[in-house]
Amino acid sequence: MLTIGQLARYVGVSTKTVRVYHAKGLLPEPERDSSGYRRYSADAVVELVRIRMLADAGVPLARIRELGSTPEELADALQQIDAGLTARIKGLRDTQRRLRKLAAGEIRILPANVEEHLAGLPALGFTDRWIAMERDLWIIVYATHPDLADTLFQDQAQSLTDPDLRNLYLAADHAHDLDPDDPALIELADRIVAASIQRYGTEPPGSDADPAIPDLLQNTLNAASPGWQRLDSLIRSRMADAGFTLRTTSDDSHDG
Amino acid sequence: MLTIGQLARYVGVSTKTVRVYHAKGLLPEPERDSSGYRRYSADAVVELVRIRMLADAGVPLARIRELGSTPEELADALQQIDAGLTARIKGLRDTQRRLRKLAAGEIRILPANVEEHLAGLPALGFTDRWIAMERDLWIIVYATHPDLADTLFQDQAQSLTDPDLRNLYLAADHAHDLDPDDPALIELADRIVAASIQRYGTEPPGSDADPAIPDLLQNTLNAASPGWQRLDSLIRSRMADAGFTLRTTSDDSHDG
DNA sequence: CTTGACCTTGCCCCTAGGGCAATGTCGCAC
DNA sequence: GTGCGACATTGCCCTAGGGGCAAGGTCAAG
Repeated sequence: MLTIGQLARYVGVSTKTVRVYHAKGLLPEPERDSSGYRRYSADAVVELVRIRMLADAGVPLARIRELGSTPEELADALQQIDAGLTARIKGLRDTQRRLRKLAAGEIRILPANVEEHLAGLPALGFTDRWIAMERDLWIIVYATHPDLADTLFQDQAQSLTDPDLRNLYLAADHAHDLDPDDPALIELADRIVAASIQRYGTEPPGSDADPAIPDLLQNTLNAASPGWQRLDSLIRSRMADAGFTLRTTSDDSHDG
Repeated sequence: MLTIGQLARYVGVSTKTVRVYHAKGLLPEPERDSSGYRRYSADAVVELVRIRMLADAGVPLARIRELGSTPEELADALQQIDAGLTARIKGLRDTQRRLRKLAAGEIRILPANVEEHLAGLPALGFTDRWIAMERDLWIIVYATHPDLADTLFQDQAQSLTDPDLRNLYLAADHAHDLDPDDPALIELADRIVAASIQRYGTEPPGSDADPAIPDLLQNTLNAASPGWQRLDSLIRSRMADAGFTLRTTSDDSHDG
């Protein structure tokens, strides 16, 4: 008869594995010899090979234990396991495909149409710096307001088809490099506020949802350059004068 | 800015997962707001997506942490991971193939030639009972003496090509159903011992290695029927008389 | 003011075993 | 009979990648 080591070596597992299977009730404890060693018959080999085959297929041991009753439900279970394997193979292939995209730098975090929109911005004259900021902005908008984000994005994308609005955005982009005291910032702020009122009235889309979005924009801009910080400040004061419903958060909880 | 829940939902993981990644140093701890909540920027989303992509590919978290230094060694690592994925897909497909064999009952525990030998026995007139016994026997021989087993098996397979020997084995098979007192058993034992001496002299192959194999045969036979038990007993006493080197184990350590 | 949905940390649980310790046993060599 | 190396026994702690719960703090709404 076989010792635990012989059994384990023949099937290609460790003795520990065999003991674990005993402890979990997968493999019945065999008789012990006079010194307390386990002694296995050939049946144990067959059973252990069966268990290993299923375990290699990723079947949890607890499920393997439940498995062995009637032949038809065993066949059923085997079919399920087979289907699970097929699914896992497909999943791994998908992962591999995505991983290759990651290696190629084509990582996709935003919806495809947003990525396309961002990809089209350089041709319109926007700086990489502005595009990066917009990208971060959309990531956070989609994360915080998945329901509103598409609407907001459609509006934004559509507004760039208007040459006047597009020029305003371009001007805001390049305001990054302006001195905070440059009077051009004042003029730009006036034009932006006027265009906003013309487009939205005093109730911009999403403003009733959460102050996080304008706040976020503010913080992103402020952190980037003194020029943008000044521009943002000017826009806010002018919008408040115009009766815009911008609930400003006054606490320090959104610093960063 | 994002709370941990928003970040987790957007990327499709649990908040616990994000905290684990902080604890393991995979994702830097973000700033806290005034109430101690973590506040994430868009960078964290990008980083978390990257981590999840690698983790989904089965890369251990500890390795993901080491990963991000220079671009060329990152590309190298990605290629290794890709190769690992390919290997795992292949492994799963192999598993699936073996599992289907298991479902079809074509499970392979013994070497292919032994299985073929066993598969040929019914056509020679052996009973299923005998074949099952021989199968168990070979499993244990291959497990306990992988070095000798092939030699022993070749000898056994070759001996069946001799019609006289084959008839002896067939007679032993059918002795299962004989009464222990049947005189045919005595005659059969005599013929078996004579044939053994003619084939091997008094030193059968493997007998110098371990008493386990004849013991095993003995126990298997004895457990099966009174007829076989009597036959075994007769053979042993005659072989001992003939000076056969059968070291009999007298202790009780191989019961079962 | 309460309620429910969040967030915080800390703790134990899981799988499928690996690895170690302390101890007992086997078979071989001296 | 003594020693040695290989093997066996049980029990305990460890791993990765979280899950789930407890006990508490926070936030916005009714």
